[in-house]
Amino acid sequence: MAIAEQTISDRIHGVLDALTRAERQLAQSVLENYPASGLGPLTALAKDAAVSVPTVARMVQKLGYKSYSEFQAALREELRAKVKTPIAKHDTWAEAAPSGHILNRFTDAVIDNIRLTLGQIDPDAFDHACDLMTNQDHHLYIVGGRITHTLAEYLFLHMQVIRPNVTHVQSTSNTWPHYLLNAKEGDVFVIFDVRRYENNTLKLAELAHQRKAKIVLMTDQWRSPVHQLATVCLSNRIVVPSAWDSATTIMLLLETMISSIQTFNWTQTKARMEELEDMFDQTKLFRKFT
Amino acid sequence: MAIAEQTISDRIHGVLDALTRAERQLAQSVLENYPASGLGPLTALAKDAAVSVPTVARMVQKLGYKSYSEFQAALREELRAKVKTPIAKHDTWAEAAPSGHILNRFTDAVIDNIRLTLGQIDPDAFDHACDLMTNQDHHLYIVGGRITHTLAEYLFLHMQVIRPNVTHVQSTSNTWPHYLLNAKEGDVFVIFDVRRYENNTLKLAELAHQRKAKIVLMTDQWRSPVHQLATVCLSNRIVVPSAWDSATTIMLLLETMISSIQTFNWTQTKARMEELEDMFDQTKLFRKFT
DNA sequence: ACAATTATGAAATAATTTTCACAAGCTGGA
DNA sequence: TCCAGCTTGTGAAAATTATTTCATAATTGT
Repeated sequence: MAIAEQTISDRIHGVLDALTRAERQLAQSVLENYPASGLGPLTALAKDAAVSVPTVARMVQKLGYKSYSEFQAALREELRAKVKTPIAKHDTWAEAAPSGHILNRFTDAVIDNIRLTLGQIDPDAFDHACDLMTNQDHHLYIVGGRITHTLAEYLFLHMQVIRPNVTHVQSTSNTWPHYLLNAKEGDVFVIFDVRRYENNTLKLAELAHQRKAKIVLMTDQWRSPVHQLATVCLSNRIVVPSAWDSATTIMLLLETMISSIQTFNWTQTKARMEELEDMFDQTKLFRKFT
Repeated sequence: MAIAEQTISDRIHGVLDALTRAERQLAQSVLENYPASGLGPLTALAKDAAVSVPTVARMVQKLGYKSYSEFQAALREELRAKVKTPIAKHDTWAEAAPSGHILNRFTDAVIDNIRLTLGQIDPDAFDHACDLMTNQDHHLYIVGGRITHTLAEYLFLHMQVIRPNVTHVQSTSNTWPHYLLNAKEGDVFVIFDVRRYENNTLKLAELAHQRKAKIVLMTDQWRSPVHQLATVCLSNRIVVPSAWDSATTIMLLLETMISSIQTFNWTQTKARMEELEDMFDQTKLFRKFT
């Protein structure tokens, strides 16, 4: 390709910083499903991006086209050229990077993990887990390990908004036995345990189990020993081209759970969220005067 | 999907025999450079195929579309679907669950986020970010917000193994100004800031910038105001069917970075990992006797 | 070969889309 | 707090584009 030869997508990225808010919003929308959206009428594009019609015309001119139709013509030309190229394969994620780049290799692996994890998940088990976590009659404890405590906290932060009676147990800390003192029959423990499985976590699970608490386990494909005590066990693929395992799939499942629970519990969640917003606003106000 | 699902190209081939001379001539022209030609104005298409304008209108109706614009809309829709990579077109991820189940809906959205994020990432920017984070001549500070501090900590836990001189700055804490006292020119700040962007984080970024530190920013598609100060800005798609935004894509990018950095730094990382293992073993040993 | 039927394109009409001028709104600096 | 300058959207005018009408040409069957 010639030096000056650049796709319209490139051109948009190039001017992105020079664009105004509405224009940038529009540019994002164009890139969102590129190039299809740009090939429709200007009016539709404007509506799609929630900006006004002239904004589109102006941005198009900033991109260096005399008119919208000229812009469209360029898009069509680009499409025509792309289709003509025999092997214009679209099998990389970061098209700007070679397929051997870690961006593409890693993403490939993660997508594979997601596909395999979701492919073998039992929706009933998933729903059951969400159910247990929604039920506010019992306390909810969230437990993570050395690495997974970050996931545990992520879940905790959201569950805390959705409902009361949630505790994040730091399994590495020496204080966790105290939490168990309060654990009652029917209480729910969400436990994260991936390889290398942690002894602390297992012990905690055993104690929780003794106290007739229910356990939701997030683990890997080889399943932590905790799974024998668990009411629900969700296993994830975690292998990637790295020295460590991937938490991305677990994060996906986690967020899906949060979304599901939040939907069931929407009235309450909404109220609690608004209350939280208020409190943040008040904090900000307070800051102003300090 | 439905049985009737067929490309417009297929549809044209299907009716090809039922078409008249001029219409067939037109059809060939449409297929000649499909789909670009069909996305232009009717007049141009007619001229291109050397047929009259009404011929186009009539053929389009024979294909089953009420109007030319409807035909174009269908073409665009087809293009849109085609652009998604084959893997992203997956209809149901959790095959055991109906396609409307949150497991499938949410995963669809996340895969889309990944596709769009990776599709527009600049590999050079990514590599540059990894570079900055690898360089041990300067201190590495990692900063998160109210929710993103969990991601920050995830990164921190890994970077800590890879190299020395890493600090996790809790931007919510009152102690962060102290860290800045030590920040020197050339030090690197990895900052997480997604909507709603946090004032604290911006202030910290400004101070860091004043001290001539370099900033690697992980943000969303709308980009935190910090991006004006950032040396490298990586933006992620985060919208999902939930009351909250998704961190899964950010997590993916994060893990990819970790993998990349770890590879460059392998000898050191390996040594440090082994040392760490030893220390864990000793801790375990120690526990045995207590 | 002729009438009946169907296909085609020029031109007029109708619809849509694009562009333009202007005013309201917002932002950042004094 | 106000003003200057830039951004954004509204509505009208202009341009383009699509549809319909109708006359003519081509085709087919008898």
